[in-house]
Amino acid sequence: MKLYNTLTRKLENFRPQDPENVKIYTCGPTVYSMPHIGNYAAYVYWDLLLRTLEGNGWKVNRVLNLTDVGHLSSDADEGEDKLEKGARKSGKTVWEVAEYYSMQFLEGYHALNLLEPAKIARATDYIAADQKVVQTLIDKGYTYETQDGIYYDTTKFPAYADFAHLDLEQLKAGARVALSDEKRHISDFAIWKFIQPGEKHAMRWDFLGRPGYPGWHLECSTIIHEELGEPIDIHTGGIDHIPIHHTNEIAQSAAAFDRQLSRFWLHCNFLTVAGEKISKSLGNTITLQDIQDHGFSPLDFKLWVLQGHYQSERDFTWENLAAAHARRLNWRNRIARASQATEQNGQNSQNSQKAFMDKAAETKLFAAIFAELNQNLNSPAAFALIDGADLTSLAFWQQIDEWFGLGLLDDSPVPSAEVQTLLKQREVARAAKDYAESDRLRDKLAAMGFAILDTPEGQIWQYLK
RNA sequence: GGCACUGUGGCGGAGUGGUGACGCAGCGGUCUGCAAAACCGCGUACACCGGUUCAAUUCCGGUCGGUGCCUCCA
Repeated sequence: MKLYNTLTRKLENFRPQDPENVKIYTCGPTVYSMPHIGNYAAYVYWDLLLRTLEGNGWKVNRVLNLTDVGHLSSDADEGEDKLEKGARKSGKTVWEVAEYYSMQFLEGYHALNLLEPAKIARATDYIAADQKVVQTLIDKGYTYETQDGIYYDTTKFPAYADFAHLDLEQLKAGARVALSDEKRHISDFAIWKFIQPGEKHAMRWDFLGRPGYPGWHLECSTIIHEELGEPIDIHTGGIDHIPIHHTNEIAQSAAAFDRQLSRFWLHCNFLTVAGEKISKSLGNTITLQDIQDHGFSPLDFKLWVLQGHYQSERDFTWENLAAAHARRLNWRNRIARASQATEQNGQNSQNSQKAFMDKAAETKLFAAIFAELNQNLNSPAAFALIDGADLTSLAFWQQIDEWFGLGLLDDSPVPSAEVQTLLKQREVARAAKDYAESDRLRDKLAAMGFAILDTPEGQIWQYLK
């Protein structure tokens, strides 16, 4: 299996350290607002990663974190912690806000048919462990204290700039945030924040004799240490995390535990909506609910995501989603044909017109599709192979569902008894050349979501949506 | 200012140093009571300028454009 490793900026052959298990950590969302499609795109890509790893026969041990501690406490967003802000707006406590959006996030997660992580780790469950890491870093001399927190001194970690290819001098020149009097270097970051007198911050823990809360980057290092142990095999995240968050994670873990944090780093690119960055201020955040309100399935969105490559920028438009929907409908109708052919073959095995693709060819096709996934998760190329196939068996689609989690079989139910009866009646009417009746029944079935097609081999049905 | 990503036909989107992946949309045909589906056929796409090469969309250099990050963010 080949994966693009941000660490080396190369396509590398992947193998887990333990020949049977893969340790993965995925940076999860900050649960302070409704998750949007940009957030979910990342988890769709990582879902494909997990399914491909499993397809290779490895057992995947994956931890996903939920950042349920708000962190921003300066400038930009009105100087308010995002969770605190959400709480103030909704009249709920920060804990309730975190819980509510965690649930929202997980609900969407299920709607997208994404594999459950082995462990979902909430940042607030790791405060004591965070404090231990902070103490270790203090003891090892990697930190300095200011009046607002404990800072990591990035000059103590010489490899700091390596991961993201940072140019610290240039960074300083164009930085948007002024260096505070107490922060010594532009790249230094807080690993623990003190709550200032008068500052409202409901989430607080006593440490070093004062109330405070962990710095944002810390939780990932801590959770990985507690749940998986360094080095893990793969660390995933969004491309935006490379220069700051992941760089800081690496620095913390290396300093605290003297071990490499992760062997592989995978980063997915961003989504734009109609050419623009997704942001609240532009008012272009689209949620899974919006997608359903437009008459699409979350799984249409999933297919749309997988039509592109995780390292490419993607632009979401409703027109593009409609194209993905059409493709998914076509696949479901191929399943409909396969199940009807299976049924007919059962009744009349001589019916050669219903011939499926031969078994050997199908096996070969499986291998070719999976080979694309093993080539740095090239799902678009895999999809092209699926499109090009002839009449494939139901077992084929089962395998496709396993690899992509598109719920194709689940969304392709056999028609109800009522529909079956109408189908039969329509077939009889048409055979008797009673076109008025057969057209009436065809319209009726259309209203119920089924299309009737008269093929040279007889009447068949398809899904209309 | 720095770093990263990126520029393929109407819309998307793979890939490759030398026969125009694939999806959606469109056009024509076969079939058909009608319709639809299916099948067959149809588009002279690789930002621009140089270079390397027998041959470049594919490699190298430059130009121009787009996007993201550098404050939390997938």
